Amino acid sequence: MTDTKTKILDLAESLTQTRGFNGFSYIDLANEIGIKTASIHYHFKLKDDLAAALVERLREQHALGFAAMEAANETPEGRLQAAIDYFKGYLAKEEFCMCGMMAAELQSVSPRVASLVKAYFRDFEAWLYKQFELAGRENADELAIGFLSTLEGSLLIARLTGDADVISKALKGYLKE
Amino acid sequence: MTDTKTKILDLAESLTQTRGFNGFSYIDLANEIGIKTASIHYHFKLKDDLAAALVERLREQHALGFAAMEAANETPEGRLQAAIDYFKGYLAKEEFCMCGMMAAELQSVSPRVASLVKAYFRDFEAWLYKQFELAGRENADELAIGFLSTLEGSLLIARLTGDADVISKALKGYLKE
DNA sequence: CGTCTTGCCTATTGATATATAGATAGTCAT
DNA sequence: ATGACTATCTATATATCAATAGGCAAGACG
Repeated sequence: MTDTKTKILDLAESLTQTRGFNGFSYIDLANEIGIKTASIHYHFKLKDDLAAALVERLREQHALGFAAMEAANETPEGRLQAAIDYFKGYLAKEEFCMCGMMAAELQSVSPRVASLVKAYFRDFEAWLYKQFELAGRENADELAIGFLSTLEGSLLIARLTGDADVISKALKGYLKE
Repeated sequence: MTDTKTKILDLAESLTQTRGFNGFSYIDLANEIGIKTASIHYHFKLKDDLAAALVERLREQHALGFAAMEAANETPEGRLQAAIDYFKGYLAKEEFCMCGMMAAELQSVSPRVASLVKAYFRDFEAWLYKQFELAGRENADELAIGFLSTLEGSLLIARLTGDADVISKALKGYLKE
């Protein structure tokens, strides 16, 4: 059995990905998990604390995920494809990228959370840059920022239209030189 | 003087672009405009009616905007650049694309609004496809979906980091063959 | 044993949300 | 100028929000 705190984080993450961080309440979490809202306040005193914990946890998971993608794939191209497949996993659950969502809702989150979200994207971009460098591609800088932008944007549109091919089509140019 | 209904739409649009559609209330609108919340209910009985009106209005504005971009620019490349500049206008006001925002918050909007947002992106993609076709580019299909995805994603990240160059860098590959 | 901590509970607060009802003043057409 | 419509108001209903206070049981640890 996963503990209550993890259940709260898991559900809050999923709801942020589908409705946005302002699109759910402690009552939604409590009802679904089968506890009371006050119990959520025990674990996360303020809703902002929950937001910060969500982004921090995802950053840690990504740091592990990046290392795992490098271990599991010989080539940079294979690793980039693994990142694409990871985002397609969101699509399968009709979820957007959680940090992309918070980036969209930027002016409604605290400065503290905003800076954590920035750090998430900084990490992601740095990892992509490294892969394009390893692949010997020129302008790894532009390729990394383009790949990241297209990944976020194509997930947004693919989820809206329900068409998984959108992601592959939008990113095709980045995988073959 | 702009009428009250237009003031409501203008402010609601801007707030949706910065905080998300769930990130503001009728009270925010009323206080800023200097009316009472009940007056907003007179114009838009349900908040969902406001959402629908926002998307419908933006779609109409875009239809006019697309025609204007074609009239003002000889080449398809010039028109695509005009579309990029249009999105950079959002960035200057620290706003995201309103329909991109609603697409992110997808599961919290009504089916009616979701289908209007889909129509917005269908229109946009069709116009981009036409420009890539006119430019004689192969795979206009993939270019249109890639361009649109990258436009949305790069605006999201540029606004987060405050770096306007992100948009230019991410889209560079689409303007030169 | 007894004290402290953890994790959850019941109960409630104060603020805020969307939405409705009913009144009022101004506008406009016939 | 009578009647219908527009636009706004006050007031209130109803619901929900995040957040707090205080208590209780189970286990950890001296």
